[in-house]
Amino acid sequence: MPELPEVETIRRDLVPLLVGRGVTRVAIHPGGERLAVTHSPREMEAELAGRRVEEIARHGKYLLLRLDDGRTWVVHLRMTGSLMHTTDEAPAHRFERARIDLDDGTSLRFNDLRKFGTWHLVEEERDAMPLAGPDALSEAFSPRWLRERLKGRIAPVKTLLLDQRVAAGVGNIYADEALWIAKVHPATAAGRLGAARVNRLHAAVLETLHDSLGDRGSSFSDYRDGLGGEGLHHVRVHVFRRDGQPCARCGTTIVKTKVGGRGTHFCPRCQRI
DNA sequence: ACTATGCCCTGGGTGC
DNA sequence: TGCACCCAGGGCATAG
Repeated sequence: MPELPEVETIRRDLVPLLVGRGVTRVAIHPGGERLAVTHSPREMEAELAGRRVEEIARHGKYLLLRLDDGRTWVVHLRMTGSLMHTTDEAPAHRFERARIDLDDGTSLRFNDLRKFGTWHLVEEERDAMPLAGPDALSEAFSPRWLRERLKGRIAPVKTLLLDQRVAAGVGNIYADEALWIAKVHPATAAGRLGAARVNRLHAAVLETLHDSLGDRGSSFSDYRDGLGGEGLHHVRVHVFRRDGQPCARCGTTIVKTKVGGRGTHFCPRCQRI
């Protein structure tokens, strides 16, 4: 499940391999029909062929490939998608849904077990991610912004951390990690948190995202970087999928519950409502 | 305006 | 060994 650190790692991997390169051919395979949101599969293939990638940016979990015709190819990997650079001849992965051939004889493969991934080809990037709030690593995601978004809300604080309008790029792994770092119970009604605790939570979000980025992300299951490699951060997490194991701070057994319908891991001693 | 639920999709794990 | 069932969850649509 690629979240901000994973998508940013892919972006950094792909920049030197893709920027300035031309797309010679795109093939969306049978079974990948739902991938192209803004166009039919055949239209998407035709529109992308012949374009040149000028820049690769990111907003939250969206990859933004800016093209030479002024449009942006917006890629979202959802839970199981990956985008990896390889040679032209490399055999297709079991779950390859599309391939993009480049003008230097290399190719990009879009693999996606569960077929939730999306491609938009748009003039205006906002149209592909209309609900996205500030990127969690941008200045716009400030302590004040977070305080304003949580103020008066009775929803669990974790639910709001996962809301991309609040902090684009935070997903289930880093929401749990940030809450542990800040010593906040995930089910706390968001509006009941005082300014000091929200500020602490804001700092914890940045800390966990930067930590993971330094490890090239977490590979709990399907995540692979832009070259097909795994991240390293999953062995360094504090709570995510560590239920039954001791808390690194106090030794209490980490528990797993559901908050807002999502699997949630926390330390019942360090994180109290 | 906010909150809760369901949908999409398929492999892996569990229990009988 | 085989089979039915549940779980994983990002983003969006819909209902309350």
